Amino acid sequence: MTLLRAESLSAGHLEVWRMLQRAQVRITRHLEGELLGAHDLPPASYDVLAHLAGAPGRRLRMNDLAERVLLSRSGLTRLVDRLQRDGLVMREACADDARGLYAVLSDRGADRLAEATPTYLRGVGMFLARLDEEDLARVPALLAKVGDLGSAPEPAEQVDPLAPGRPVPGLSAAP
Amino acid sequence: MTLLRAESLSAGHLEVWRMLQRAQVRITRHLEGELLGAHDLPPASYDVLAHLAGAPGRRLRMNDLAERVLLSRSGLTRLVDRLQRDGLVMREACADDARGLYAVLSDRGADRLAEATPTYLRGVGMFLARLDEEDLARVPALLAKVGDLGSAPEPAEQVDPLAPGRPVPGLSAAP
DNA sequence: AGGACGTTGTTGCACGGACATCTAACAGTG
DNA sequence: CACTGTTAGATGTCCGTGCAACAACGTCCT
Repeated sequence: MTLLRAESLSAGHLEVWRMLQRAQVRITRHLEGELLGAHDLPPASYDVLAHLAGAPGRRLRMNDLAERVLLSRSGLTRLVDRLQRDGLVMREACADDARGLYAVLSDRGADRLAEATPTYLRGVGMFLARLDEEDLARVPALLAKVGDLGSAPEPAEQVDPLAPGRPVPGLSAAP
Repeated sequence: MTLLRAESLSAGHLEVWRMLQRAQVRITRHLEGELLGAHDLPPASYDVLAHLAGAPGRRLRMNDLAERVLLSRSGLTRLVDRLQRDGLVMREACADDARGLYAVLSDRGADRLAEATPTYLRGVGMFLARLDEEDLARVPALLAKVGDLGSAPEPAEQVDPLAPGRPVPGLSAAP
């Protein structure tokens, strides 16, 4: 019995997954340090401000915003609470839907965003600058394959879970 | 004045960063649901068990382990507390270093890992199966560029932070 | 020996996020 | 119109994580 049974899930896939985690965590950590240190602004807050700034009328429905910044609705509620407390955003009622709320970027919020953006870009660039033009052409297509659909193409054939004494799938062994 | 001043940090880089975040979050969320639902095992715990299983003697120093599973030492301390409470790992003193501790995979831990591994692989595969052989050959090199070194190749030239009324760098605009 | 300094692992603390639950407001039905 | 179901946000509560501080040990130097 082979360790890997089909092409559907090779060691390569797991390798990619591990690297993806590492990359994301490292960039996030670095970015958090920089943003927090230089502007007292957590990355999640930056994301909110940035998305608002990019939205028409500098406003977004809470629900929309939550989806875009990859946060639960409750999580966004608290986050916007903080941002509102600091005067970076405000909440405004929605005309056509009485239960709807807009999170609106304030002028102070826009200023803070403008201040922090160079730091943000520098932080991201520190890692991603190594990608050349050619890479930039390829990667989005790849990541789109990975991140866009959670639906199963096929049930993905199994792998022999643990051969005794053998390294576990999903890991580079330490021999 | 152009929006992007140098090639060092283009909109493409930010696009990649966004997609990287999305991919990682989506996979993680899905995986967490599956692992938790089917085996009552958080992803972080799975990671620890898997790394231990792949290590010689099924054991790893706490510090080593923390680095590998991308956790702070304190975070790992608590996590191993839980795993030990559930009998999945045990702590053993280190012979040659009196302050060292090994986290050791127990038999129960190995069993749980074996049970959960198919779920884990299926969960990852559900997203990554879309990558073909050719992709698998390319991606690791790309992610290595991104995730391996946090040191700056160069200070990464700046970007014009915010043109008024324009979408913020780092975002796909909503026109 | 004996200190200065770094390392290893644990703890107090606070923060941030998710889940479940709640209320208010829509939308559709009889 | 009441009746049912769904959606938008806000809260109570719990849990996991990181940071700073700490104790114990190791290392190196003089």
